[in-house]
Amino acid sequence: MNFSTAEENYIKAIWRLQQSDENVTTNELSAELQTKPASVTDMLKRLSEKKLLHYAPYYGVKLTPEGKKLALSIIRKHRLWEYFLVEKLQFNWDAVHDIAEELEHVSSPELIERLDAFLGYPKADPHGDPIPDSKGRMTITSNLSLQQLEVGAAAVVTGVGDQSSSLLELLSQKNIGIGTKLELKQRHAFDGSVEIKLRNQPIITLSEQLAKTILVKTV
Amino acid sequence: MNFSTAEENYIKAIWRLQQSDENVTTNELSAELQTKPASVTDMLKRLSEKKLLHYAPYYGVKLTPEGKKLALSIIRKHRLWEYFLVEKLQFNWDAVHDIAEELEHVSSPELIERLDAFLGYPKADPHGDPIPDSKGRMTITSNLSLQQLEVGAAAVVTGVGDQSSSLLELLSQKNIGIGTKLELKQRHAFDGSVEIKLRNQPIITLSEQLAKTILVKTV
DNA sequence: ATTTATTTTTAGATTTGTCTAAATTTTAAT
DNA sequence: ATTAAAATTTAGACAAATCTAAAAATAAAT
Repeated sequence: MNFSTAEENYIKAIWRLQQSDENVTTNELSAELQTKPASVTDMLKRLSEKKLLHYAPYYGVKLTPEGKKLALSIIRKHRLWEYFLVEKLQFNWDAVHDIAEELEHVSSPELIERLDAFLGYPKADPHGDPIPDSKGRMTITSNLSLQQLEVGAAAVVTGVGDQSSSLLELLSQKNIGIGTKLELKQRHAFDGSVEIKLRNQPIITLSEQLAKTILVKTV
Repeated sequence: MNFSTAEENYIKAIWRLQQSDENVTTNELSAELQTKPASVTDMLKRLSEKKLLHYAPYYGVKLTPEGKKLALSIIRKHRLWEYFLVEKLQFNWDAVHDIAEELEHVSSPELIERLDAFLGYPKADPHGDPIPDSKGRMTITSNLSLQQLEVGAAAVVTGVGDQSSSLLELLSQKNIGIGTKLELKQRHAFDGSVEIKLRNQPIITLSEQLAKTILVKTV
């Protein structure tokens, strides 16, 4: 079965909303997709006809197994393309989303399998989000602070605990930003400070206080 | 300005037909695009409104400079993606056309510039067709058909006259592809068939019809 | 130079995906 | 338990891209 770009975008949005909220409503989708609620209702009826979701008028929708499978295949494509754009074409991590939004709708399954192999079967995209395998299996990684990360683990920076300018200044001076890949080399018992290694850079030290505010995902 | 996939496909088809035939007609386009003539007329009027071509009812169309520029940018994308698919993802050269037809409509100019650099600024796609540069410039390599080649000459296959799957299948069975070196041993006056020698292979015979569609460059 | 055939265009319909405005249903509040 | 507010659906319209059937223009044939 082949689906349109619009249909795929609805399925993807429903999947995303479903993560935090079992039943996805028309208004939530309307906000997520920047589309009027009336248009959402129309599309939900069509997707329900196509067996991609269960639609109960006035109550909301839930993806069927087929819907979930489709969602994961689109997410797989999106994240593999993001990885390609950053790792091979040297794009900045925050510039790739819109391009991947287009590439994810290219339909050839063989293309994606070969791309995956070419990239060396990466497990996470440049934002640290896990890439589903060809069967739709995906390891759910949750955010943890650098302080909680275990020694030896590799991770990607996904955010920071506060937005103070003094923190942001410090991070930028140390070349740490969203999408930065790092490896935790050592943790000192005495003061909780950590030694981390960034790509192409010498090992640097971060205080426990700083390690607490940096959020990461293992990769 | 941004154009739909359908619009881009019309522009590409007109460009292709314009190469051999100054004025492109509704019926030619109808055949090329597998679309009914009435639909073609509608689209031509729209593309004319958008200044991509000059449309004279009942007489046919011609691309404007903007139309040509758009055509060349799509062809550039198509051929770069084909090169990527063959050189990086190890696709067979005859399997990449349909995938490139989808990829060529992804809109980011930055993506294409980076892809070009990543690939090392290739000058020709896997079919031997030249890749326009970012300004739309393209070196026209003068090809001749195997039929025109003189007996005794050595040559390299640079492309084929059409992209039909029956032709591509036949060529792959005979181990003939882009870059294949051959020597023309003999031409039979009776039916125009030719005997050619490929490296490490016995002499094989090709029909005149096949010899006509195989494009080569002497070496 | 008419007539016939071919090509092209017009007219009207269809599907997809969207919209606005109005009606309906559910939820919240008194 | 009614009423007011919010969410959702229905109804009708529109643009893009296609189609079929009929009309008009051009080209070919006698």
